[in-house]
Parts: sequence; structure tokens; C-alpha cells
Amino acid sequence: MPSGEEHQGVPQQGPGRLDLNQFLPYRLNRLADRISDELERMYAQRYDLNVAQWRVLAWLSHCDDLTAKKVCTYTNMDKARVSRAVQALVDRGLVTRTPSARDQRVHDLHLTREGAELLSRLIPEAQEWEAELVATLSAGEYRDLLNAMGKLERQLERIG
Amino acid sequence: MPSGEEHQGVPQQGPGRLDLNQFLPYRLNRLADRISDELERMYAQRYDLNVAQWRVLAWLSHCDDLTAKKVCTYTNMDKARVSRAVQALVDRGLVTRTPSARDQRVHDLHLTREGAELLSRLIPEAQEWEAELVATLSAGEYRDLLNAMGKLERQLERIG
DNA sequence: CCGAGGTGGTTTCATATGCAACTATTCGTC
DNA sequence: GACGAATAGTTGCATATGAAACCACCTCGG
Repeated sequence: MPSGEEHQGVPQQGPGRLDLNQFLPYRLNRLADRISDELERMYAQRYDLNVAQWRVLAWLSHCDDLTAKKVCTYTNMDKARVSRAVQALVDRGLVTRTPSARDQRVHDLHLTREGAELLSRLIPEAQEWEAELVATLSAGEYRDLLNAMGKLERQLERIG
Repeated sequence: MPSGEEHQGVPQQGPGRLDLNQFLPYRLNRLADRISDELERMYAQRYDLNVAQWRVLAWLSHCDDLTAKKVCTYTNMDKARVSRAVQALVDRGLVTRTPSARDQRVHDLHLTREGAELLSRLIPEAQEWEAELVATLSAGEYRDLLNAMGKLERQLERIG
């Protein structure tokens, strides 16, 4: 973060200038990127999962029956990306993909035993890390933060 | 967002399961991604700028003299990415890049007149859009949000 | 001075991603 | 039922990105 002492070229204000530190999209992106980088390093190095794969797994821990389509809508990822992530997870034996009895187009996704075991190790680690991250926020601040983010998401739907 | 009515496979709770909607990294990423997508569409379609280029320009509007290195540290972008973004901006005549008199390794970056003009159109649009985005937050909520994000960033530095 | 190591920046290469075309299946309408 | 439109998912292709190699250039110790 560009904390004051770092730049000689002092930040300028005024018309035609943008104070990025007050610009929410910038701040949000920077924060999300850094958090994402940390987490990514964590499960990439320890479990050899990329972000897309992790998201699929996390949703599988969250909802029992999923399809690629659902993952797409939940995670906002491109369907090709989801398809490849699922493929990799199937190849590693963490997930099964079986054509649905009802509709042969869709494939039901399920965790295998190994997938569930991996998650049972990974999830507590992730939660522990998150707890450390938010340790400086009071319970109220944390609630307000999630709350404000929820409002922003709803507003995005509206103005999108 | 996976609002309740969307899934038949109702979200499950319990040990070994992760409620993504309460998991800050996930929420933050989803929100930041969506905002980023919107903004990206805005200045990609209208001004033919990608995110990296936009960030360089925004920092140039913010600080008068920059170098690629500074942009890297401020924005957390890879130096190759910055290098290419700057190159594109120079090619388009929005930015000048001149070897520094003091140290021939570093290149001073400056906005050209056209670059400044483009920004003077782009920045108000971005601010207007941001204003619409945060319209549902009270001034206090907005302040608290930035505040909480600041705390999280500082905490990240600590535990990174 | 001179050479080793550090630094700013560019380029090369492998990979991840998004878009678009494509396949297979289902649905709606006649 | 049968054909055209829609939908789930995969694949091919072009591009954006990050890591690492690389190229000046600077600097510091002798």
C-alpha cells in the first residue's frame, strides 16, 4: 500500500485527479487481490489446487448436489473454466461426475471420500486463517462489513 | 449471488462444511470481481483501456512523477504487466516515458496532454459510477467500510 | 578505478482464461 | 411425433498474465 512516506511525488488532489485511496473499486480490488493471493498460495502449495478448483470444492462442501451450471452461476466463473476445474478434480479422484438420470445433458457432481477428506483438512485451515485476518475487527465491525458488502452487491444487481 | 431460492440442494452446515457466504475472502472476491467487471467494461468499451492501463493512468493522475517500479509497488501488479501497460499507453500517445537524468535505469512517466484529457473525461465517469454504487450506504457506513478495509490490509501485512 | 552484486525494466516462455464454435440432449410447438 | 430453439457442457483458439531469464546501469568494497 502506498503509505505516505513512500512517495516523493506527493499525491495531488484536484479536478481531473483521482484519489485512489478513496476510490472504493480500487481499494476493494487491492484488498481482495491480496487476500486471494495469500489463500491461493496456501492451497496451491499445500494441496495443489488452483482458485477455480478450490471454488468448486468449496461449493461441493456447501451444497450436496451440484452441476457445472450451478457452479457457474454461484461463482460467476466462465463455464469453460468450471469445466476444466471439474475435469482436473475428477482426474485427481476428488470429485465424481455422472450424467443425471433426469437430464442427460447435466452431470451431477459429488465429492468422493478423498475429496471430503481433503476438504476436512483444508477448510479448518482456511477458517483459521480467516479468523486471524479479521482478528482486528470487533464482532460488530465484522457484521457491518459483511452487511455493507451485501448492500453493495444488491446495488450492483440494480445498476449493472 | 446464490440467493436461497436458487438451489434445490439446500446449503448444508456442519463440520467439514464451509458456508461461503460467511467466508470473508470469498465474499470480498466476489464483490471485487463484479465491480471490476463493470468498471472494466466501462473503460474497455469506451476508451479501449484494460485494467492495468487504467491503473497506471489513475496513478499518474494521482502522483506527478512515477516510475514503473512505483506503479508496481502501489498497485501490486507484476512488473511485466506494468511494463506492457506502459508500453501500450506510450504507443497510444497518452504517456511519455523518458530515461531519468539521475539514473539511466529508471524511466520517468508522465501524462501527455491527450492522456490528461482522456482522464479528465474518464475520472468523472468513474466517480459518478462509484457514487451510484455506494448510494445505498450512509456516509457513516461508507466510512466504516473503508476503515474496516484499512484494518484488514494492515492485518494482512502483519500475518502475510 | 574495477569487478561483484543489486536494481529498474524488458522479453521470452508456459500457463490460465474467456470467447466462440461445436456436440449432445431436451423442450416447445405444430 | 418432428423440427427448430434453447441449454449443459467441452474444445479450439487467441490473448493476458506471471515467473524467470535477461539486459543495461548503478553502487559499493577493495
